[in-house]
Amino acid sequence: MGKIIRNNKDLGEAIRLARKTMDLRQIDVAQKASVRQALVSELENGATTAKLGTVIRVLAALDMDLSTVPRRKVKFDPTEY
Amino acid sequence: MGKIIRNNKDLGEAIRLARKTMDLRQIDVAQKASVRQALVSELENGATTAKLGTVIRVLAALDMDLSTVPRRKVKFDPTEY
DNA sequence: AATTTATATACTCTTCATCGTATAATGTCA
DNA sequence: TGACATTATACGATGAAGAGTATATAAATT
Repeated sequence: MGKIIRNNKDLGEAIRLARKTMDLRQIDVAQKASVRQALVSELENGATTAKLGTVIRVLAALDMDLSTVPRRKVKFDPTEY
Repeated sequence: MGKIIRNNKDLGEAIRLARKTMDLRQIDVAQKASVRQALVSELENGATTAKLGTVIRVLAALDMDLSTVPRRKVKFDPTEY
């Protein structure tokens, strides 16, 4: 389903992918989220560690939510089968 | 599954619930996440808008991850049936 | 009730995210 | 190639997050 976010790089990838998928420009996302185009660029390139509120607003502009999920250390646990 | 985080209050609830479930004190979580006990308190009470990095570290201390999820505006869509 | 333990609040200081703005770099297309 | 659109980078200013530390409540235990 969603993408696990453990660092700025993960976040940047998620944002860029969603934006491209929706065929939007950085300026479009920026305006929707009330931030600068420059900031969207920085976020996508993992160049800044954003504030939670900012992340939430940018993701919302891309029709995404942030969610907590139980941590999974392994991708596949054979004992489950 | 996880809990949608759209504001500080959502985050605070998620953190406190997870901490109680694991039977930990704020100081325990704080040390694991390398933050002050005071900050954990503030987060749980939604009294501060944290930085993403901080949120990730605190959630990790509680065996949780942050994830992006497609936004669902409605809980139940009758046209799906 | 008194003592210990846990949580909440307070205050100054430092660091850093974001702004506004401008411009450089890169990409796109006629 | 040239014009236009998009993205990346720069820089000073500002505001807010988090630290350290201390203390005030509140909760629990004896």
